[in-house]
Amino acid sequence: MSPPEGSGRGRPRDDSREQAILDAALELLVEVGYERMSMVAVANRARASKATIYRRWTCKDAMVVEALRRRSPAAHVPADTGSLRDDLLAEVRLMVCTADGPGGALLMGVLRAASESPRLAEVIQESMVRHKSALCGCTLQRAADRGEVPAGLNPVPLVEAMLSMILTRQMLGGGLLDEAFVVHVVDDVAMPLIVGMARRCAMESNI
Amino acid sequence: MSPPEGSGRGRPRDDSREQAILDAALELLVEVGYERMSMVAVANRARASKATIYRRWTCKDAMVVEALRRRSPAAHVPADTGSLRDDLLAEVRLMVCTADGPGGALLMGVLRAASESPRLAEVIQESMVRHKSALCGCTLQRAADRGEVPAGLNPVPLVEAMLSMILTRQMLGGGLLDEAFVVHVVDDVAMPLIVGMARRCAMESNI
Amino acid sequence: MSPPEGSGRGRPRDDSREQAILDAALELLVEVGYERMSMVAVANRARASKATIYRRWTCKDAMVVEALRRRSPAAHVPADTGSLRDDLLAEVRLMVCTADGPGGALLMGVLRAASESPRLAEVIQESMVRHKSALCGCTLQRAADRGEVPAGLNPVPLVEAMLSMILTRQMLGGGLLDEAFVVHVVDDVAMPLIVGMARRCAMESNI
Amino acid sequence: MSPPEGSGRGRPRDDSREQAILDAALELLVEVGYERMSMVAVANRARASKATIYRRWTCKDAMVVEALRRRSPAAHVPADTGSLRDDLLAEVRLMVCTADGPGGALLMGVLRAASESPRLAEVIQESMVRHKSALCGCTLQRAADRGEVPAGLNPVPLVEAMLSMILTRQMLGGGLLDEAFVVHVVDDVAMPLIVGMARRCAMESNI
DNA sequence: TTTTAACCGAGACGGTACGTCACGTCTTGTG
DNA sequence: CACAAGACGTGACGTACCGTCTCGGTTAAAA
Repeated sequence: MSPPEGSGRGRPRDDSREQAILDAALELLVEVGYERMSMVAVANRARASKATIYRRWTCKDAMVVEALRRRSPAAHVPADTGSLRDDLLAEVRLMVCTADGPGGALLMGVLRAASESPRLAEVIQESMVRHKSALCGCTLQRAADRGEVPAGLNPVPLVEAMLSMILTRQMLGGGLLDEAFVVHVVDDVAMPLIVGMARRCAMESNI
Repeated sequence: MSPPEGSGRGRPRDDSREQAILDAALELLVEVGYERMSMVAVANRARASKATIYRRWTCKDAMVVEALRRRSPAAHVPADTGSLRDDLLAEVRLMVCTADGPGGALLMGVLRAASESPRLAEVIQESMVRHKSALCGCTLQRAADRGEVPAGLNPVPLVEAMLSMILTRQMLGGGLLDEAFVVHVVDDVAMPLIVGMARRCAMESNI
Repeated sequence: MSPPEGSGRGRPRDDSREQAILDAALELLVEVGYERMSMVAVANRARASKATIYRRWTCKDAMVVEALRRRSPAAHVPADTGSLRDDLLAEVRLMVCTADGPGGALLMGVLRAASESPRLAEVIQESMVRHKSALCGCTLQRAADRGEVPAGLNPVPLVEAMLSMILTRQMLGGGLLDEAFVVHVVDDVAMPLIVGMARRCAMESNI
Repeated sequence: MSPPEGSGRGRPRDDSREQAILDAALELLVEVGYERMSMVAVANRARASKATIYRRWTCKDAMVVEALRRRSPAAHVPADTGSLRDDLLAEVRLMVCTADGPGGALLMGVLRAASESPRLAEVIQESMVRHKSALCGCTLQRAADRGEVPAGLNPVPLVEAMLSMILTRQMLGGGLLDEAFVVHVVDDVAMPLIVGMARRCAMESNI
């Protein structure tokens, strides 16, 4: 769908339309959530037309997928406090901000639709887990350099665990996303998980 | 909404209608998901009328909330294998079945709507976390009786962590809900979490 | 329907309910018209219940029929001015008042339903044409006594013609129900009609 | 409502849809009457959607108004028998057929709603009185050419009187729409009315 | 330069679900 | 039994959104 045709004839697509539409979609996603965001509203805000949208994406889901994928996750640099625990605390605080702040509405609004739309789920999985894994991989690497943990630990399970805790807490609303929760995630889940992985790693390398 | 007025005058509501409607709603929720379940379909399946539904609940969400709240979670007895780890493995396997099996469609279909409907979120929180907490509390109690852990450990964080892992994995689809995952949840998250809580408990009691 | 049973067993019907219901129906008929008058509204205003209404009348139409039939048409005495034309002018002015005033809303609201409900049509026919015929018969009688017209003229065609003009003008809204129209009805329709009937009457008696 | 906006942008409305909808509406109006005609039924029969209907008309009434306005009244040529009375007899017979035949159901069904909907009343007034006036004006013109009546008589009061008689007789059902009634209308109402108008006309011209 | 084909905004279109309301019937408890 | 209250099934109403389609007009590459 995205690239229209092999032949280059005719008027080429205006890429600025694409960006305007996705921007409008993200805004509305944040403001009103996935369900209450209508395609007409997106078109109007982008000063575009529905046809221009549906020429690019087959359906609402696909458009939202693209909107989320495009959103550059503000590639921040992981904190470097000198201790693994403090680095993780910083990282979890950041995740909480992302999930709890204005962008959180977006996140939650989209998570709603994720379970029925595999593509949507996939893109969120990618844009969140993968991105965070890179960051945490960096953090773990530094900790390994300091000798806190063995080198080469897989950051994915760690990220998955932390993210799970935050997202579920947010979606089910069973508690606050406060500092106590951040500490709980790091001290009771993340750190023990790392320790466990480290031990297993050590055992394997001993063999 | 549910109890209309103070006095008991007029024809009383037929509780069987209520049950028929909620049953129909649950069935359709499982079959087609939250969005694709129409109120007319619910009414037809329950041999009821839309008016009868809307007399009880203000909107679709509210009806689904009630449907889920009513659903008795098949109060099963927690496994008793003689070891905490094995008990937890059994428990997690069961959670995975719930989330992955036919009822999982329901669960996921509803989780979609949960983030925008606080009541929905609340009822899920309650019907899942609270229920599982009771079971895990029982499991922990037995483990305490065997001397594996101190008595009086709070099961809620444990349940929340395990549930988070499973739900997120399911919703974001970033992996399979297989036996390896079950072991991962228990060995890398649940057990270390318990150990941590036990240690903290011991420290506090020492003071 | 109206008389419930031959046996006089059980609690007898409360005739005051009947009157209260019909009164409420008439009021609402005037206020909002036939369509927008709901049975619940009638019941509430009469401090009655729908069951009490439907125990007496099979449907909305039947109740309205009864309401209109009961309404005593304020049996007024026809004017006696000493001239047939002036008597008719007075009579038509009265009809116009009835059709144009507050009661006119009732009349029109009900005429709407009359065409599809034979009973409704019949009762209106009766309560209007018959009643007016009695009055006009009286007027014609006095004119005959004065020698203006032959005795024994049938008042029904006269009433039908005058009523037709007024009702149609009112319903179709193609003009005002003003004094000029009253004169038009009497001078251009009613009087010529009487003259014609008188002539035919004379010819027949000559034979 | 009909012309949506000033500029002609966007996909133009498909006039064939308009016609199909109005045709369907007329058919159903005849078949089941105004009340029992549902908008969904109209949409289905017209192979249209409710949105397409409501995009053009704000409500059921407005659509019916348009349907009736559009209905070309089968512009028939007034009879030319050589005598005014016979011409009028033919005309009244035709009116009776219109009101009594299958189209009469439509007429009556709509007249029901006319009294509460000013627009509906207006359009009927227009489509009936005006149309008939044109025909009767033609008839009167020929009669004037033959010297039966003065030239320039206003046909509207004549039509109004004849139409009133027929419609009221039909709606209130107080008698049959038979040949005797036709003769009654012409001989006892229409002809005397013309004579009266002619006399007045003559008096005025004498002055 | 002219042709040509795809682009674009606007919005009509068929379909489908929503939540409201009225009708006429049924089912309570109280006299 | 009558009565008040009101729940019940049925079905129409008017609204909103989705994804498709059809206009008139624009724009760049191909001929």
